[in-house]
Amino acid sequence: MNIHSPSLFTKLPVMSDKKKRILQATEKLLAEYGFHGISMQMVAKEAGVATGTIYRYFEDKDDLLHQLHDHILSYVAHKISQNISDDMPLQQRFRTMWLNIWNMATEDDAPLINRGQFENLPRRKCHEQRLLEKKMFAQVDQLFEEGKACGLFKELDNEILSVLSLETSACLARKHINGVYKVSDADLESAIQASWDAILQH
Amino acid sequence: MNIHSPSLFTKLPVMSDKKKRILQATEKLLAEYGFHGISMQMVAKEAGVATGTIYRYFEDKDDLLHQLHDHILSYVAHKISQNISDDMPLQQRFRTMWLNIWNMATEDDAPLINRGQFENLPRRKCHEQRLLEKKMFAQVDQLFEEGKACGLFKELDNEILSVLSLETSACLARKHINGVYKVSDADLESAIQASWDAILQH
Amino acid sequence: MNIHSPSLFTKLPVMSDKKKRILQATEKLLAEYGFHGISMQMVAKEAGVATGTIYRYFEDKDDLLHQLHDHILSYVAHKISQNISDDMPLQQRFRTMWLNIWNMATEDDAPLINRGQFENLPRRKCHEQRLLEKKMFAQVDQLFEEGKACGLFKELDNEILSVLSLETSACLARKHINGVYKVSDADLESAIQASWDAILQH
Amino acid sequence: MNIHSPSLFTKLPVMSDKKKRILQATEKLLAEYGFHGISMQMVAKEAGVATGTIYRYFEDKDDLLHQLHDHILSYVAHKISQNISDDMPLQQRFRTMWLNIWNMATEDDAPLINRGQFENLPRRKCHEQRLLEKKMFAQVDQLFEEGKACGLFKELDNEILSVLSLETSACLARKHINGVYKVSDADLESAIQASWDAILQH
DNA sequence: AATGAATGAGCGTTCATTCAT
DNA sequence: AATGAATGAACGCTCATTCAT
Repeated sequence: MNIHSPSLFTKLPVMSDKKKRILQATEKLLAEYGFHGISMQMVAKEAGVATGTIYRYFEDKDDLLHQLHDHILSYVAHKISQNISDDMPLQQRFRTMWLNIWNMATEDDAPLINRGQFENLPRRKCHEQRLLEKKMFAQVDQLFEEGKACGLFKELDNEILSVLSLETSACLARKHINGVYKVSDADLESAIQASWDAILQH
Repeated sequence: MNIHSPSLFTKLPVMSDKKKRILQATEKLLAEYGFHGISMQMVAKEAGVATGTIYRYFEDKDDLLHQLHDHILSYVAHKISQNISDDMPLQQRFRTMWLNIWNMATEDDAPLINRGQFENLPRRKCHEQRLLEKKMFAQVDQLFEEGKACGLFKELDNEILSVLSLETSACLARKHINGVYKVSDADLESAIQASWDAILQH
Repeated sequence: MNIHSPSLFTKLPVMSDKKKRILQATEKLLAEYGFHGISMQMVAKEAGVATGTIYRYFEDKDDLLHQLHDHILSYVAHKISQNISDDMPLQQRFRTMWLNIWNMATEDDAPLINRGQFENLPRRKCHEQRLLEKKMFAQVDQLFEEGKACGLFKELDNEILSVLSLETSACLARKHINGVYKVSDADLESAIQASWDAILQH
Repeated sequence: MNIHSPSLFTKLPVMSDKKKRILQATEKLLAEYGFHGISMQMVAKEAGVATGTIYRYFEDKDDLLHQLHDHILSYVAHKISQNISDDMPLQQRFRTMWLNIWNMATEDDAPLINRGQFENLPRRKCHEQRLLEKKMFAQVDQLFEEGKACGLFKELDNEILSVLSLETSACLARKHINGVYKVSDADLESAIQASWDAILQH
């Protein structure tokens, strides 16, 4: 199998230009002003459309935020799977994913996730949503399945393995960004190793 | 040293009845409707006081949320340190703390923490705040320090050790409560062991 | 030079219908309830628009009152200069202005000035504002300058001459309207003569 | 007859200490923060009494302001009549009154009048109020009556004479204080003379 | 399809007034 | 008589949503 391609984004070209601009504007404003600080008027202005136009593409504000959540989620899934191929050794794949998460949360081009605003976005609770997420993070699932199959990983559900190892990356990045605690490069390596230790069969 | 006593709450009896009711109402509503869904009028109604009364005890909405944050934080610190004494073996202390977090997040009397709304409460960024938090989680720090001193734990900052091991408990509990993934008793034991593995010197 | 034309009002036709209605409503309510008795809701209701609509045309309540002040000021300047031409004898010009003020304050279509609420409207203190006022009352200034030039009037600053002679008209009108004292036609003639005496070189 | 004595204030000693403190506090705050900026709570705090206490002495806020109006009015009447005795020549009496008004409005000890806040105080419109005012300004009336009796002044009602001559002092002082126009000492003398000219039989 | 003026319910907050103590 | 905590209506203002164009 090859390096993961952004197939999740194939729906994007179908998306009208205006709709994309609205979503991007929302993301930018959310990162800049936080959840409280944005209004539909602001989004419209930033996107360069009329207020009413937003309602052609989104049912209401909640829907806009829902769709932004999905939009970002697919971006995240894409980013996590970057530079991963099936023939890489398990630990290297793990390390790459861990750093993908760290970099994404730490870099400037994903300002929303940095600020912890993403978690606050209203999520649809429905079943399809869960299935979608499952599909998006197929690469992660595959990693865990393979690790368990060869007796390397603990025999736990992927959800739990994910919390034990990868969630740590996001959690640490959040603290790093918030300024709560500055993580050095050496810290980073140790944290990756420790996350690996957590899921390893000892 | 003895079992941790709820000394952090000695200020609570001094707190006026009304103020406590307002804080509790806010917590409940926050859990129910989330950060963006509550208004001062709702809080007042839920607390059974007049709108203006809130402003007798809190400067403004931000102050109310700040104080709620502090209030919950001290509750959390208290809960985490429950049933911990210095002469318990390290692993037992760790296990107890891990479960303290799990139970707290899982039980009904701490509805806010369950929903992950707590993290998003506005925090005061000042230095004193950080010191206070440090003091509150003294038991956690002591555990990590002792573990490192006897060569049992990895030589990492307590903040990182905390993310690697205890944060896992909260994260898992959140998913459990949200219905994202149901954690069985066996899962729980495995997760505790895995969290322990994460910080252990291998 | 010809009779003063209402050139100051050329901007009015440009003004949106809603904005004009809001200003008129504000003026009416100000006259009826005074400065402290009006709310934005009342203005909206009186103007027949929604509350939010006011904020489309005015930044905030202060801005509304400022603009009303300017609006009325230009109306006053216009009214004062009515039926004045440069070739009229000085005393006739004075008499006309004096009566212009009296009539304006006494008639029904300028309810605000009647009640002395106008003076208390918040004013912008900036320099441009002062220049604007100067320009608006050019006719008044010209009268005083000519009077001084030909040795008829006392050698005093126009501001003082204005207080001594024309302010009297406004002051008397205010008392007349307030019912404090009813001014007869004979009184009026005497008052005009006395105002004239005040600035005359004796 | 002797120098005017503060007979109008004989009711003051009867006034309770608390009531006086409340009135003084109100005056001070009115001068400092203007009409908009004071609340009953502020008045109570400034006066050093409980909020509820105000309502023992004043029916409501309107009543407090009414009574303050009366209080200040009697102060003004007292000030105007200062240093006036019946045997002084008319013009000297006039000049003294004119300057009494000017000084009062210009000095620091009557901060309220300076700011034009006094005029805005709600006034009772009733007949008794008018009689009271009449009585308070007896000295002014007497001046005008004597002037008319000896053929010196124009045969006009005292109200009109007052507007023509003394009101000028207040009006000028207002502009002086507001910074609209700075009045020099020479201006002052000229203005007094002009005010005198206004009411004089020519 | 797109606009943006208009809407009005609802926000956070204030404050004149009351009343149990 | 005096207190001050409590009240809740009303404030200035915002903003998600609608609809005539």
